[in-house]
Amino acid sequence: MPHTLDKIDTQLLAILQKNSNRTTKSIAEELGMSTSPIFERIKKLEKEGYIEKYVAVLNNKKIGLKLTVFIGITLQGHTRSYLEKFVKEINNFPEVIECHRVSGNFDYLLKLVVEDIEAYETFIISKLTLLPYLGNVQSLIALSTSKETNEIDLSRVL
Amino acid sequence: MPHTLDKIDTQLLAILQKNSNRTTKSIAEELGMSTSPIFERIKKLEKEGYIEKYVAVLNNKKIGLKLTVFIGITLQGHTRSYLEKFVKEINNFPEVIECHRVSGNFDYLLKLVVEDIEAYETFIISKLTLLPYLGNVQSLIALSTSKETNEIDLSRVL
DNA sequence: TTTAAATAAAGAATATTATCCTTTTTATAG
DNA sequence: CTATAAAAAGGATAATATTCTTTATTTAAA
Repeated sequence: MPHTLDKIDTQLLAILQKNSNRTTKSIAEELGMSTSPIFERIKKLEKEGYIEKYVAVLNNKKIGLKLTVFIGITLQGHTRSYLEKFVKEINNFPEVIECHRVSGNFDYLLKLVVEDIEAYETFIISKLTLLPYLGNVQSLIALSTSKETNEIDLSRVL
Repeated sequence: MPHTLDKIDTQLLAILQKNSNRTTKSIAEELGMSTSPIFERIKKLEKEGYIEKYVAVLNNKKIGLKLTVFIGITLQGHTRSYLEKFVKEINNFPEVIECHRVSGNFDYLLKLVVEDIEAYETFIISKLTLLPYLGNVQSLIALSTSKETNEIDLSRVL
């Protein structure tokens, strides 16, 4: 049964979203509790699926991936089997970190992280445009990014 | 001085990107080393900024945020001071998790995570369209998402 | 080659933490 | 009020992170 989140749970999620390496002790102190209930609540949040995983966030630029690009795509044919194949291919490209089927002026929106403009062009020419039934393709190249986070503001949810 | 990453460093980043809660012991075993060099390498990767932070990834749907939307925006006026104000306002909206200045058919591309269509409309009507000098606004609503990750494929970098 | 210096790994010791268990408190329903 | 269930506290223990010292490996100079 889906257990509802109380204020402490929400605070825990907010804290762990920012920094998942905090010790239960330090969190317990911040919330004015002892470590055991904090520990147990976190385990429950994990088990019930509110927390999916814990990951290290890397600095893409430092790793040599300096360019983010969004690509809107329309397809010419829309058979189900083709769509599935298309998505499968797209998802296998390591440059693609997001692939959304969308409504609006495109069928798909991709988010890519690549080394530079050259790598972007290589992707377009030697990967994307090789896919059949490709219609309109429109790229938006990120010139600068003022916000980019996974962190969800929980104050509006609970 | 910028230290280059060797194969072990790359493997460490790949591992921690997937799961940052692995113990150094378990990683050491996987890589056939003892714990101390693993520990020290991770600390170095943190200190040198390859690893920015460790975070918990939440299940947005479970939290009640079921809709992802991308919004392309063009502005009518482009004075520097206005752009700055615009970006500042946009970034303060909790719905907005990404804001990119882009080249192409739009000036800005936003990524939003909201409860549902209603919350999306509320955002448009009572937040976005209140900003002055707004030109064209085009939304792409995610119908389904086949890939959405932060995980970078490191095999192509080093 | 040989040797010295620097770098990385191994191994062991210690301090912290996570984790578990029991007791106490708090909240709730009858 | 009392009985029951749920949550928190507190303490004990096992596991882990972290530090330090020693050993091995690599690198560069002689």
